[in-house]
Amino acid sequence: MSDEAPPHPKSRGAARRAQRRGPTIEDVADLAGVSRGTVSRVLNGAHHVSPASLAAVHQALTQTGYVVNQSARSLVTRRSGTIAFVLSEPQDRLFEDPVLATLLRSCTQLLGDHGSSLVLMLAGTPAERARVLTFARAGHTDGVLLVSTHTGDPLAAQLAETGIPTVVCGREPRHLPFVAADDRGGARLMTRYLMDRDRHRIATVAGPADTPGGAERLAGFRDELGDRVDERLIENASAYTISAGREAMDLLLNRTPDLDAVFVASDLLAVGALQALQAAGRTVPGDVIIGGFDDSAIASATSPPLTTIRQPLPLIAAGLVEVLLDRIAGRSADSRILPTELVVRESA
Amino acid sequence: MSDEAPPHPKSRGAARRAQRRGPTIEDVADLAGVSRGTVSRVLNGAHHVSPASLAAVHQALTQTGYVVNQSARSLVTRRSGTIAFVLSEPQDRLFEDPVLATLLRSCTQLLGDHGSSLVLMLAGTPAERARVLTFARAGHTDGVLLVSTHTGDPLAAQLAETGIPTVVCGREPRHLPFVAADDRGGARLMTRYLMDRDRHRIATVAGPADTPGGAERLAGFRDELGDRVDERLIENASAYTISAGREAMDLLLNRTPDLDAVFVASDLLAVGALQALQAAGRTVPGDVIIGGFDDSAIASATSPPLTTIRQPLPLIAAGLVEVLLDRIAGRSADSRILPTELVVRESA
DNA sequence: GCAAGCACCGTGAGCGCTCACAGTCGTTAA
DNA sequence: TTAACGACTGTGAGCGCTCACGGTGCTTGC
Repeated sequence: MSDEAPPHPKSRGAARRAQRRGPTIEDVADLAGVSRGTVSRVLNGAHHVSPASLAAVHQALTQTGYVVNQSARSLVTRRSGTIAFVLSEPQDRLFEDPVLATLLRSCTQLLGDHGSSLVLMLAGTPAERARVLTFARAGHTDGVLLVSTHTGDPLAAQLAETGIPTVVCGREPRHLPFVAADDRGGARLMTRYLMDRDRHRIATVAGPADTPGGAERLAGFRDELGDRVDERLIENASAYTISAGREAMDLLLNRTPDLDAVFVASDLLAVGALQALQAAGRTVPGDVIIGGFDDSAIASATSPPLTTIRQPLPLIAAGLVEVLLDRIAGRSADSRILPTELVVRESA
Repeated sequence: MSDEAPPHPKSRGAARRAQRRGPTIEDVADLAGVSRGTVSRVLNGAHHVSPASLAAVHQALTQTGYVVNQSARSLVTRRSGTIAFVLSEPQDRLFEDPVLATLLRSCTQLLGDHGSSLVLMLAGTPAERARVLTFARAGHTDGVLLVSTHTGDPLAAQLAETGIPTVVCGREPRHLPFVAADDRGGARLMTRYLMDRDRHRIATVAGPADTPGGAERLAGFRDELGDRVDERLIENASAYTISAGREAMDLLLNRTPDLDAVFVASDLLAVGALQALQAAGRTVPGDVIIGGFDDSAIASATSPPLTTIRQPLPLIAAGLVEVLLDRIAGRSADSRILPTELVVRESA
């Protein structure tokens, strides 16, 4: 036993094979009695394969439990089968925002159904942004879904420069195709609804001014009110959080105690506004009616439940991946602005 | 011009090169005046490289803007540089649960700092679960982070079987290492606190019974109450949602109107419970004191703000990736149970 | 009867990298 | 002086796949 021979040089391949490695395309080919090429053809849904070979290959495929080595495939096809979902947020917004979570979920699902996988990347810090760019340039990803809520995000321009297919969620008309909800139209819808309830001192808690949601929804509010808009009835929140909503509402209440309606640019913000209102002794929807935006899960959970504008999140997600996949496939695809919808509950 | 020669066979490589492709290791080597091997060595932080070569390679590296082709590297090293974050949830829980979102965020960040990327996978449907398994077996991923809230999740066992390094978030003592908060201890902490406020009819809204959070936190509640526990004061919520919390609280209120305190197994649930309480005309914390669990963002946003148990989410995330990376590196690493902390606000 | 066309199939090359091995050269010990 | 050693470097092979090409055998049209 002690004079055991050292492993024969030829046996190295076998040894490596033994150490936990799946069957290769060649194994499948051998078993099916065809060649590598034929197996590859059926793997890629190709034609020019006889029914007999096809059956044999399928049989061998299941028998061996073969699964393609994506690295090897990517090496030659230069496609990775992954999409980067990039969250361009200085603050940890994912933390609080259910809209983002829903979007992420839908995109993961859609992409999965298409056979690609989603890699999540943060792009808050400069280091992270650099990582995203490197990742993209390295060809690790076939395309990127940039979720950016800040207008003029430099990452969009840089991504555009790399030439890798990218689509932005949120308005980004300058460099890249985008998919967004019709924020402005939605805001008009809500404002009009508030006006139609016979309210005349209609305030708004707008989002941060440097976000499309902030700017566009405020613009819609102004559109609808026309020259009846009173600047003192407008307040920008500092962020899309409950506490920011509360603060903004308090400010409004102090400045213009006679307000009888308020359009709040997001549901999360509206939750805060609602609390501020109730803390100040106002009844909702008696004294003040309030409308939110997003129709996120929390909107139906407040008391009273929030009347709000529904963002077509499933459509946005679908649009995002559709446009991206089209771009990747070399087809042209235009930006999309998706319609919103008024959801009436009890707060207005 | 018409007798233009057809492309010379030798020029094919050059033509392909022209079509948008990054510099290879060979290009770098040429520029640095060294060989492939030497460049590879510096790329992999290897020793046995002379200072001169090292400098030359670094220079060439930046000059060419070289970035490794991960596919080629993976093909030989059999490591992919990606970790799968698997969400084993039948329902779209990501949608509502801020805890999950925070966890995802932290893990992405931590993994990114380590140089790996996170691919997000859903495992709600059978098809999705199959995809996860295939993905893992294909070696597309170096390890998996399984976030599973249901005890006895079959996916855990299947993943364990594949042999790929996996760590579970939440208790999964049977097959795999796990990292979890000390749910039971936290529940005891809160229950004790409620008792110390001189309340004697202490109820609980527990989570769904088949989740660790549901079982463990209820166990902690029982532990602390000892033989004073009244089964009529216990109600399991049907899910971790606001509305489920409201429903459970309504049930409790009908059954035992004399309750004067309630421990609710999650903040989201507590929001619902709070609404139910207030809708029933009870004041908080006057008539009834209420304690939550998680310390998610919403806990400080309710009115009154929730007294709750803080889950050490940053520690959990760190533990998760640490244990996983250890396992991947072949080091053994044990399961961890992390301590929780009482956060007193105004609801109790 | 033969050329042309077609469907199918196998094979070589090569994607960009790492790894093991086999050098080369200068330095030190015998 | 020479052998041995160490630091450093280049090279071949090969990871598992796809793609283009060329070959086979069969059918069809003239």
